[in-house]
Amino acid sequence: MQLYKNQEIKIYNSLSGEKEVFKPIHEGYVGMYVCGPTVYSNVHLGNVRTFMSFDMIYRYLKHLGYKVRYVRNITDAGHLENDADEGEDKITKKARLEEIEPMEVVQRYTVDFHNTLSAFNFLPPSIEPTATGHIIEQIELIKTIIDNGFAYEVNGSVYFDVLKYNQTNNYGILSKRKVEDLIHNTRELDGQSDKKNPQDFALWKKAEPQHIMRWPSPWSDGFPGWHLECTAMSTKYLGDHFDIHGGGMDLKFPHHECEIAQNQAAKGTAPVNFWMHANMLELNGQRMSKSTGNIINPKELLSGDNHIMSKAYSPEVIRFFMMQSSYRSILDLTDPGLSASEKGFQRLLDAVNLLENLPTSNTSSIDVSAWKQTCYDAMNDDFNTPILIAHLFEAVKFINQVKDEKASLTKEDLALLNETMHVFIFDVMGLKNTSSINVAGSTDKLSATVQLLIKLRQEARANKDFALSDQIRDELSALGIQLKDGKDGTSFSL
RNA sequence: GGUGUCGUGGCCGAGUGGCUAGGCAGUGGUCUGCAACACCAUCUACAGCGGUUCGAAUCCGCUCGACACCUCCA
Repeated sequence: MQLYKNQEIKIYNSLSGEKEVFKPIHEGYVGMYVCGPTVYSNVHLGNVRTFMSFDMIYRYLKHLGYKVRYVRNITDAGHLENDADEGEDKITKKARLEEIEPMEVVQRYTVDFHNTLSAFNFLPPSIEPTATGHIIEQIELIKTIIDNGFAYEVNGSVYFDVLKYNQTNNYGILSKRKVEDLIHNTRELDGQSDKKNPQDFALWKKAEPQHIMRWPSPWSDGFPGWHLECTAMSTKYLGDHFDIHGGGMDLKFPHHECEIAQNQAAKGTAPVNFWMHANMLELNGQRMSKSTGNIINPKELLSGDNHIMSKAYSPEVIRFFMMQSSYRSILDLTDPGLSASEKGFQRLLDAVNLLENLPTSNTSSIDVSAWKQTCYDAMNDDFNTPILIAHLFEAVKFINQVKDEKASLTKEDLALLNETMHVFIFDVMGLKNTSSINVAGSTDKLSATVQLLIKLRQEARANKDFALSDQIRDELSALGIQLKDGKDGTSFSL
């Protein structure tokens, strides 16, 4: 197989439980589907982490030169309150509570979702399909599954026959569950269910009279089951069999298990080569939960308007914090953790900002090409961003040594170092340089004003008028401008 | 109860048989009018018990603990 930028990637496949060499189905092209949000409330911070992991993966694959079609759906119908297939659709319920149209709920929270992701510098996916835009495809899919004998209709609703399916297929192939165990451990339903067996899941639900979101179908006026939309939309845009399917760990069962079953039942093929699952985000060591109040939403975290963190954190710092752990690990969001990342990220950026004006010489005291490859090796090993960051800090140390003339770089190696740092920090991890405006010699008015004050303070210091020099320093500090006295004069940063 | 993941230094967080991960904090130093910032150096841990091995944080067993899903939450 052709390697892009000569890099061979290994990806942890939830299906096999092992890291496997990634080989796309079609040379040079990658199809990736990630389960998007159900837009019935403001986007959850944990959801941001999941999508950020796949944003980083998307960015890296693109950087390597793959043509990636990245599909991330919007669930705007069909997500019931629970997986026993009882109760209301989440969006319908919210619409009823707020006394607005379901589509107003969808619109409001879709906008919120996009605004939040955009604040975190996400790349938009290639296609962002909605469930309501693919009702016809879902109905056709149900017809096929019925024709193939794996679904049955009762009272206008259609259910997937898990036991029947399991006779010739493996329901549990992804989640490693056994159907027999599921039978023994499924809680008793109220007895009102139309299902043959409790582990069967809905493909189509007949709408109750008060249910506003409804579409005609051969079985009833109703709405599609939640699991179905992802199968319909992923196969429509990526084919019956595609490369990568991602989502949060909590979707592994039943959602993704059901997707596999639906695809297998309808198309006779497994839908996906690589299943990837991003792990959960905790807050202060505990699961985020609305009921216990241990929760913080992205807006509150960014604004500092909350009772959990000591201050506001920028999107870049939060992103850097998340990149410092592996997407497969549980990550604990804490104030000291974010604070540590804020300082570390600043140190990284300070070194990057030194790169422009670093002195060069005839020889290099490190092998920049070899170092660059260690960065790729980290990413190639299941997108190990914490290791990548460790290598970037090796470069930070080296950059500082070059600045202090304790190490040297050729002009070519400096260019390579500069390019590599930018590729991984900004292109791959999607961070932004928030402190590039602090460069002395910039010509804007603020800079000129501060330079004037620095000059006045310098004169005061020369006259040993430390009261005045400290006053200038303290008052600028109160305005958020920090002066830095160094060997070669004073610089400042915001 | 079932299934699965995991327990790493003051904190966060990589690492799957031998080779200093990294960041933050702390400590020492350089710099400074004093500081701050910055930089340099330093701090060597793998839940407990037993086993396999020349060698285990890494493999196996047991115990304890945490978390996730099965039941609303990505």
